[in-house]
Amino acid sequence: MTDLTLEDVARLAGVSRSTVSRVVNEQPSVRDDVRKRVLDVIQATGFHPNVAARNLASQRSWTLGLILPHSVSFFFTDPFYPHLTKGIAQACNQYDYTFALFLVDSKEDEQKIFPRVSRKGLLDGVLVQSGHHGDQWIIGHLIDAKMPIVVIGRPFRSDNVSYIDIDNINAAYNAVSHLIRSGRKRVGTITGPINSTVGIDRKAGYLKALNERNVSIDETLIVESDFTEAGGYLAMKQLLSAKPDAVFAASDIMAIGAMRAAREAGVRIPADIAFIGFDDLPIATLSDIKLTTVRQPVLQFGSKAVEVLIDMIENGIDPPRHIILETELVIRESCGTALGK
Amino acid sequence: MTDLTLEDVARLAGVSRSTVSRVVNEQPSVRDDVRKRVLDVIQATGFHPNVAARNLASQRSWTLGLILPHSVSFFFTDPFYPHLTKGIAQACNQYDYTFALFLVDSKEDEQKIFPRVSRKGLLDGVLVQSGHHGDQWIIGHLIDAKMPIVVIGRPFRSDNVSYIDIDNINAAYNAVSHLIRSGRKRVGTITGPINSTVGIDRKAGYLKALNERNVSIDETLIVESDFTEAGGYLAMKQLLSAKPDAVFAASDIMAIGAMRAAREAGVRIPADIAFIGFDDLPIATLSDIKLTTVRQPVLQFGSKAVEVLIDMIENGIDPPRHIILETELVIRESCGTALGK
DNA sequence: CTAATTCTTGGGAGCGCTCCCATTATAACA
DNA sequence: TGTTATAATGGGAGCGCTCCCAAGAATTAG
Repeated sequence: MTDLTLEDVARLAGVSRSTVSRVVNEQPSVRDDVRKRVLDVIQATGFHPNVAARNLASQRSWTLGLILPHSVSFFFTDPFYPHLTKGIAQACNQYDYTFALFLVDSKEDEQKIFPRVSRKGLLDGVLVQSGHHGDQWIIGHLIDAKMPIVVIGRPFRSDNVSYIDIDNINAAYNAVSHLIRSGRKRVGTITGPINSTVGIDRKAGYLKALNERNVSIDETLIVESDFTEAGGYLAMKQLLSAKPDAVFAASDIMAIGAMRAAREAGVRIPADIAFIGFDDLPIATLSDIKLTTVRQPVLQFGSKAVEVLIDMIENGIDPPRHIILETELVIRESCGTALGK
Repeated sequence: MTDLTLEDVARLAGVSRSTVSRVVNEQPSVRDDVRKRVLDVIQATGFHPNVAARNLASQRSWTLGLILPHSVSFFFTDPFYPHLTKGIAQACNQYDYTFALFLVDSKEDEQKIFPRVSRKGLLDGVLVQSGHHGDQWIIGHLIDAKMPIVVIGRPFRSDNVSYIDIDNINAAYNAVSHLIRSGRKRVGTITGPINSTVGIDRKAGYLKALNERNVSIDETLIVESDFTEAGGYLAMKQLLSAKPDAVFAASDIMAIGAMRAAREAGVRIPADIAFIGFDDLPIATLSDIKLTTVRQPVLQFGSKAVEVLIDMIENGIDPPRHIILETELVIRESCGTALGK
């Protein structure tokens, strides 16, 4: 029960250190009876190989890092991040990797994170949740350092880096098209920050849908916000004066805030204004009026990202992998076209 | 820029490996000019000591683990967990420890987690967010293995384990007392699961407040729930038939759900029914009616827990430390006694 | 100016694994 | 039954640090 080494186990089982190592690492070339003898000793003694020693000798840490740059504030207000984190943690457990989480608190800490995560022997690879201009710095450094890296979301410069994302433009396009098809004439949008790829792309999808149906663009129907509930609320207050009859919000949580503002203004949902959100997190179904929204596979994001990253670690980082997951428009009450209602 | 070792840096600086090690580890006994020479080489080469080698030689991993047992479902629906996680991550950054997250998904995984986290050389200490009967197993094993451990929340057997918690009984007592003092006659409660210390203690505080003011206990005014929004909603539907004029919910998110049920039933808040929640997470201020709630210092939970854990790692695990943080009743609109309203 | 003390520095001996190569046991084949 | 191919095993040489002890340099005291 105390601190045994491979060598101790070897002695107890009457074999060599190497053989025990083979058994522990499930290598085939060990005779069955010998394997059993070793396994019995391991079982009886409760031996666990020392991780630090294995890491040093194998030059691998079996640890994956997730970096959440400056977006910490979002970590709270938007349930997207816990979901993402869970997906990653599950996948790491499954593949027997340790999962290390790095939250970058402030702009200043942004500089400290690179030395931290790039220390040799600490991480085999990193996941970066990104999509903001400011994240380029750390991503660039990581790439230069030849660290296997998978970006979750679309990075600003995407040519030489692997990433996993959804087609935000088309997803938004489909949502807004649905609103127009169902007869809405003045469709507004609450966008994410325009320094983020998500903010840009979802807005682009909105514009594309309008253009394609020859609806003229009214700038007063477009309000930029920040992915928070409070932000959605404020954006909606502003939007109300433009008299929209539908609003596409770039996240569920902003849609929730926007609907709160609409309710306060005495507007009927969906009769007077229809709403569509984005994410399909549990919160979408918890308001009085269930939210129509674009479902993105958040858990899959995490697990897929881990799989890609492990592949890069084991098979080399080139060529960069680009993976696009599917989205789906989930129609509920808030857009006024729910079935059977 | 390539993989340098201490020895390489030593050669470049014209000193010995040991001296470089001293400089890197900020030990005092190095002459200033020598230190500067070494620092310059480190600067110029971008040298980082290899973590795996340091871990093996020092028998320390400088890594802290957070175990979230089976409570994964809560991780999502209750924003408490992301907040807690953030507090811990921040503190780990500050003290230059790596933060590893272990989410236990299912009951079956509960058995796998102990071998994982107790591997030698992986973690210097662990934090366990606990308060459920089922968690005793892993906590007991960790203690037996002499792993430094700090429980966040009150464990069921608390004599020989360090923990950090709030005084749930008194916090609930104060909240319910406030409702009674302000004239409410039929105060109900939505409790957490009664297999959790949090569920038990907050209910005990509710009962204590009633007893102390000679209010007789009406079992129909007490409904057990599960810390989810949906759970709070259902509990409130049940509670409504008991005609309460106030409800103390054991979490903000359950209070939100309960208020939703009340609104649907056409009840005025706070005129007909007052509500008090527990946590004071951002969500408390985002509903139409701002929630009166018991504030607990979630971020501090994390940072304090990390500090205690590091103290145990460096100074020994005995004696067990027990830390109780302060709470505060934050009065807003939902209890009908907000000032200046 | 020498002896005693303190400050710096260097190098050996691990830490507990993995990986490679040499050796021996076993199986396959003629 | 001998020969060759193949499977199974053992042990040496690291991986890149830390820690300890001894030796040398610098400082202080007598």
